[in-house]
Amino acid sequence: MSNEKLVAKNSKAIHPRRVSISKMEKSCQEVSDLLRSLSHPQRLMILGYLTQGPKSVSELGGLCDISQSQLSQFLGRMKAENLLKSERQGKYQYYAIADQRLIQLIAVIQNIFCR
Amino acid sequence: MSNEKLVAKNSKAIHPRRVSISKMEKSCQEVSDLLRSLSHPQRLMILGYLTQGPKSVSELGGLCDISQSQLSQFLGRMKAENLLKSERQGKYQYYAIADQRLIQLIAVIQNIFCR
DNA sequence: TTGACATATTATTATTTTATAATATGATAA
DNA sequence: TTATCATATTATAAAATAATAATATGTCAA
Repeated sequence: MSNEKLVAKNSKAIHPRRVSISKMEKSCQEVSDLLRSLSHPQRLMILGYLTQGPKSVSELGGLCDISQSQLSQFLGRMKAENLLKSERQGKYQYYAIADQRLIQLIAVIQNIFCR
Repeated sequence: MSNEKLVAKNSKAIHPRRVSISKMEKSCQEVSDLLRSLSHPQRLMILGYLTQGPKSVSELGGLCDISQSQLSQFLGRMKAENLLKSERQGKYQYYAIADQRLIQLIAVIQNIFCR
């Protein structure tokens, strides 16, 4: 059960050091809330698309197989959770990832699980 | 907040290498299921503790503030999802992380979000 | 064996999430 | 202005999850 091999094998860029459990205890509620936002296949895809840059709701609608209503609800929810920010430009509402850490996290998830 | 500003701010800052969206489309259900298991503060903590090595149910019970029943249910659930494996030793049932990728992921989460 | 401890299971209720439909608002172009 | 497109909101029903209590099972030591 040692993870030395893992640490050696995976770039230090990805996980430079180990964090104490007490730090985790303090933030586990916040972190688990964030992870819950990623725990739906379409929301995960939306965030994946948004790591490539801001997109309007209709662009996202073209990319994701999801109803207009649910897409808007998901975007609104993730904005309320401060994962996303949005800006209207004319008819279109552009959404973008608001928290850089989320971009990091999604990139790591892709690298670990989407091979 | 203009579109261009968002783009400049978000893209290509961090990620070491990028995975194609089509890979993500294929695995998003599996990945989001996994992330759902991490989307509860006590389950996240349980996994955090288990990254440090196998632990018996009662050891985990001493570490987490959670009822016996719920702890057992959470462990059973994560075992059914193949995140955990278990082995009985006498009176004690030892649980351990079954998927090395999960250890990686939790380490990354700690490094990004538990500072 | 019995009793005590460790863990699992079942049942149940409350809460949250998901999905869908219907309707509303806001912007633009004709 | 009105029609149309883009997006948001509301309502609601179904499904999943969380939390708790009660009970069952399995192991060991006396």
